[in-house]
Amino acid sequence: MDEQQFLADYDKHQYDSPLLTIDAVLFTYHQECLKVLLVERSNYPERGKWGLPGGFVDLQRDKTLEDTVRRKLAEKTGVEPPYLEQLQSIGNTQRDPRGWSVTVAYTALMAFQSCETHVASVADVQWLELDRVSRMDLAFDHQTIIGLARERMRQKALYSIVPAYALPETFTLPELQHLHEVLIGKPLQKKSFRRRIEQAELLINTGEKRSEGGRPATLYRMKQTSGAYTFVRNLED
Amino acid sequence: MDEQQFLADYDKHQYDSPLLTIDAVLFTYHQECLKVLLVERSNYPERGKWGLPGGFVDLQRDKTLEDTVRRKLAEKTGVEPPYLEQLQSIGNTQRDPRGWSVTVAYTALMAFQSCETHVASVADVQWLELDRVSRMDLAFDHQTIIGLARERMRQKALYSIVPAYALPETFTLPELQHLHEVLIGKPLQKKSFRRRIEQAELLINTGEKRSEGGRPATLYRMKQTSGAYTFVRNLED
DNA sequence: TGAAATAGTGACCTATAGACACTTATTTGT
DNA sequence: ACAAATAAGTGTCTATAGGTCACTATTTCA
Repeated sequence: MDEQQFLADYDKHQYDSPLLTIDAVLFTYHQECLKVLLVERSNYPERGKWGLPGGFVDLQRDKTLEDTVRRKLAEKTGVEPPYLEQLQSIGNTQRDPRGWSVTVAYTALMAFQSCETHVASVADVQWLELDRVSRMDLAFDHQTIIGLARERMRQKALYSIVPAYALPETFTLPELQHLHEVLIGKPLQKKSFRRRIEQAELLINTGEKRSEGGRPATLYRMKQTSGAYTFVRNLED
Repeated sequence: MDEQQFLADYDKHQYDSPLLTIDAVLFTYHQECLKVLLVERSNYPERGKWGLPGGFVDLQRDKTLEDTVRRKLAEKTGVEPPYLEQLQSIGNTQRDPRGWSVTVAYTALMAFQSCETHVASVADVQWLELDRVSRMDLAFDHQTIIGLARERMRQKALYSIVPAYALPETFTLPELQHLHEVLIGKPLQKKSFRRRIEQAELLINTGEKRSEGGRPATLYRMKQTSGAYTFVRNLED
């Protein structure tokens, strides 16, 4: 095959490619419960249904897939999330009524407060409680994707402190523990939890305290050592 | 936006999508070393270089991304691999000279023997020793992808017996241990290794033995309990 | 037949996580 | 002002998993 032939085939191939999108499952923790950011679809297909923030790669503006996700999330929340991780790609003929379609799904975490006003100002974007979401009829296979993201975060809660990215900049250990308990779905031993956190050496004692009707809890901040957020095992996890 | 408008936009979007491919890092273990299946590219771009098996989704034949990978691997090896796992998607403007391009990469494992004759009969397909491969100039970012796949397998070797899929149907524990040692890059304690294997209860003693100039080793077979291949922690890992 | 080679086990030691009672520091109620 | 309630944080015992290494077992080969 010569170069000319290749170029002809290349155009053909590109035209026959599956539809490619990205989707993001953005979690946060607010008022003792896990929430996920959803968008009411204004376009066909699935118009009117709620779905994950996401969309097409902008070939001019985006240099990487992560750029696309960050751009899409910034459009909806006003800021870029402090934690972003690729989850999985899903591609088949069934997930989209238009036929063959591939999505690269991401999981992201951010503090509720850091986008509260922006989200409140936009009508079609909302934080929804995860338990309620699981009973909703979402667009495409977004329910499945949220399930995958949740399971991934459950694993993170067992062996890392990644979930802390869903909290505000400073937070207490009882707060973080409760978030982990919500993710894992069962109570944790206070002592064991704190031992793990301590050994990981990823939190900094801010010196400040916060009281809630009992002994005040110490406020911590994450040591931002680019990516060293897992305890024992890395892998993505 | 009405449905007609959408359809117009849809075509536009599809045309402007990044080029989408799949790639597979297929490992095996033969003669005490790790090997990876590579293909000599017969087409532009990167014609003449060696690269990972993979290619475009066939919108007619494939129903899922996994179908695409299985089809591509079967074309090169004659059989479908017993272990296949999605690794990661990589998409940016740099990885392909043609511009924006996305690949969904998979990791696969299979026994050397199960495709030995097929591979030997095809000129442009070859098992190459991993250490040699790392010094080769491969097509696109395939060197990076192989690195990611290798690291993933290293993690698997620490906490699972997934690497056993790179061995023939029956194998001995010393054999499996050596494979794990090659993946991890350092020797393992015989006793600890065997304890883990035993506790996992994923291997069946075939009753047969195989001798190699000493006490004969027991031959084992994998219990194929769809996906229950990890020890303690699941998730990918 | 005994030495070398390889497979497999016994037994002790250490590190880590679970369990849970205890101490500490604050708020609330009288 | 002081006791009770409430929530944070610690001390310590126990269970379990994994590291270490010497020992036993079964084969081949000279």
